Amino acid sequence: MGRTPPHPEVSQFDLQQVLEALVDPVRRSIVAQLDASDADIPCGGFDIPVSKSTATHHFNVLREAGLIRQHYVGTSRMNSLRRAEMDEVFPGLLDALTRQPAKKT
Amino acid sequence: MGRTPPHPEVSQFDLQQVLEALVDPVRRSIVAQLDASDADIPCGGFDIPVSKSTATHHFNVLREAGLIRQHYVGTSRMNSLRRAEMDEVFPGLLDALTRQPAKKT
DNA sequence: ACCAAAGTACGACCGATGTCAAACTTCGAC
DNA sequence: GTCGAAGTTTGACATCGGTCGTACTTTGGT
Repeated sequence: MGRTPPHPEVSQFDLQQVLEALVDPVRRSIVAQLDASDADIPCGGFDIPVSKSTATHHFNVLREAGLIRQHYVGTSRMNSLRRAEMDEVFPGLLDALTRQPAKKT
Repeated sequence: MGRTPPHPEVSQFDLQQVLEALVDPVRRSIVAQLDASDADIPCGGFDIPVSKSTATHHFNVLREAGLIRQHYVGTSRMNSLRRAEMDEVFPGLLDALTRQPAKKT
């Protein structure tokens, strides 16, 4: 299982797919945590309220949409945000979403 | 039925709800058509590939998310984009989405 | 008064998606 | 080589959301 999974190229990025990935709160949380971190984060290192198998599913969706890049380090799968590439194709999008709106009363 | 339906206030805008509204291609198309128009557009005046009852549903979702404003003129329901208000709460979001990405081959 | 146009409301249907548990696979450490 | 940690895979399940048709309501025109 040490194979690197397939990542889409920038030229394949699709707005519909990216939005479908980002509409899920758990996945937006993952993106936000990556955006706030300066280092890569293993799948198990996120604060998300779902089981491991569900987490795997979310990471797959994010990777297939081009939002994250994954590579193995030992038995851990490390994740990083493809910020620059996303910004290149959909300028302003991640900015608008990670700029967490303070949920008022 | 000439009553004006309820519209959320700017302070009630919710990112999750806005994203759920914008993730549907038909609704994004409605938003794009409104954004490209300088006048209000009646429900029947949009180029969308769905039945009237489905269209009503989409307009409701958009209105409840705060994306559009609706008011009656005779028997027609006119729609306008709440651009400025959206930009105020989620700066850059509509820009990122209406800047339609040219879908290459 | 009557009729057509513009939407709405109500059900029904169905495909997609998020969720989990359980079994399995890999890799590193000892 | 054995074991545990980290993820994946598979299958099942439930819910949700988009879709439509039909019946209904309201409004404006004749």
